[in-house]
Amino acid sequence: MSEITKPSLNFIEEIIEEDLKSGKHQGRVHTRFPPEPNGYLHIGHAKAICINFGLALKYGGKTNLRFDDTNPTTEDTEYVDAIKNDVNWLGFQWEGEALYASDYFSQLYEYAIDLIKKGLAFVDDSSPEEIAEMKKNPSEPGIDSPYKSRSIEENLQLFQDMKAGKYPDGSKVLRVKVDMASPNMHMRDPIIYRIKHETHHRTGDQWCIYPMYDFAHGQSDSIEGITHSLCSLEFIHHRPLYDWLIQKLDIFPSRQIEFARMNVTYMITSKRKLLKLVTEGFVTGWDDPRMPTISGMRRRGYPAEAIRTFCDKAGVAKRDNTIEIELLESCVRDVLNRTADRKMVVLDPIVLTITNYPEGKSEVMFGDANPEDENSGFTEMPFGRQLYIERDDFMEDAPKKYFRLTPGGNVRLKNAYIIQCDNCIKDENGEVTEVLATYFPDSKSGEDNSGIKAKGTIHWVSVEHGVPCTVRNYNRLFTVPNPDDFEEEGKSIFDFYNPESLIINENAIMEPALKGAVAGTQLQFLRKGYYVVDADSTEEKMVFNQTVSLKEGW
RNA sequence: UGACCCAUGGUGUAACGGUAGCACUACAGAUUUUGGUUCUGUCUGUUAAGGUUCGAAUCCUUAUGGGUCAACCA
Repeated sequence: MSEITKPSLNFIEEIIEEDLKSGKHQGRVHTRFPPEPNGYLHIGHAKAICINFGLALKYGGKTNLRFDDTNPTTEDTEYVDAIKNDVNWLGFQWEGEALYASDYFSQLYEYAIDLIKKGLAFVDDSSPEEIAEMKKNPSEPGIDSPYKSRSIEENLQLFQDMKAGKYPDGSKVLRVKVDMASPNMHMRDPIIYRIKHETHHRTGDQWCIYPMYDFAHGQSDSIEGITHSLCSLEFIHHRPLYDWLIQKLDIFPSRQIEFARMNVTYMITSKRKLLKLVTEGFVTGWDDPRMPTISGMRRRGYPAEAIRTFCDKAGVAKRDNTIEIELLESCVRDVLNRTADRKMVVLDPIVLTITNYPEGKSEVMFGDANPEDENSGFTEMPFGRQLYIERDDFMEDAPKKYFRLTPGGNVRLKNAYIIQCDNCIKDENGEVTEVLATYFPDSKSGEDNSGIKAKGTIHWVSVEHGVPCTVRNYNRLFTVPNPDDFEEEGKSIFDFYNPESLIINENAIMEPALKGAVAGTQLQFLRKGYYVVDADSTEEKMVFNQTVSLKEGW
């Protein structure tokens, strides 16, 4: 409306706005997300979900969730619930009940009969090999099947017999008569029905013939009144057939629009390869936090909101693209910075003793729960003479730019006192086992009159009160950004598996307030990164997964 | 070697014949009781060659490069 701030539209939005302007479909926008229930959803699906649901939301339309279940041999109900759950978790709700292409099997059968009656479809007895042979190749026109000239009556009878189960799998197919000379292979009398004596996850043994994708998808779109049917670029060659069938059937004209699917560095989306990562034990399961699956990202602690803004920022276009995972991580940090409470956890502990702090004394220190959120309140944590600090927050011989603990140097203990490092104790191997320091009593956080300024600030956990926990840290799953790029060199993605993709701190120490935190709780471990409470946590020992590290400087 | 799709900094995406912008990344600086956040700045771009035009990233042609299509998969 406002010409002043004209937001730039992607090409799909442009098409929709043109349709809206011309009054097409009475200004209705209806999209659909059509997963095949034969695997878990991944980042690529997330993109498709965000586009389809996002567009409907933007233009006051609706989005259907429709399971594309036309192949009983690969599909299973097992995936249906997981897919629904993932869509909901991402923050979207489909229109009405979930739909299934299999809901339309009877209608589709009628459509096929209609085509036969119009002389546009025929039953072919040729073998798969013979059919492939007759189709020839893209640069050479195909030749007609010898069965193409059967009469309408014969085709009708044969097709009914196919449905009745009179023929074995693979013995006959129903094809449409389009154009065997077309340079588009999908137009060379494509198969629209095949025989499969197989139990379907929803229709059971009711059918032994099943429609092909090309005779199910577009027709389902049409039946549902889908106005804009969005799919990935690889389906572009199917569009002429999509339109041809709708026209010949004279049904609601849904429009297919193709966009480039999104690739992300260090992530793969091949169903086969993902499965292999799981079965070969490279990861612990489909929801391993290193997996690019929606369930994996959820367990990793990525907020749904961050995934949505990521898909939005990645944009929509028709050129091949690979988004850097850093953009995703940036979106994740952006959300978590505002929402995650800060906690102190020492991942690799070493003892710090404050020699001038009274033995047996203990105080409670206060700090902002989240300095970026004024409504977050504050947290409190017990302080004492002995604290755990990170091993790498002490350095005996430190470079100039190192401003943490080093003999003679000062550092602020976050939310507590400034201390001066005096010395350290080493074992027989020269390993530092304890750091000794003195504190400045008048430097307490919030009431600092010391006038001392500390170079850096470090986090800590009281030895007396700290609780052991497990912290799982994650690095990139692969050692190269695009492991798929090396297939021509004979290398597989597994050659680039990063053995350090999971690093576990079994002896981390957390502040006591973390006890009993609920799985899924997102936190910032001060100076370390964002972490989420994992469902593996027990009464005895909490388990945290690293979501993403903090950006690291120096 | 048939047809189709695509080509803007390192990555992604705008500019719809009229100043090549934004985000992420990288780097530098300021602020900071998180080496986080925030703020400021810097680097890097229209695949090429012709043509149309007062003017081209944008329109036309050709070339080059990348991708897709020949499953009874979706």
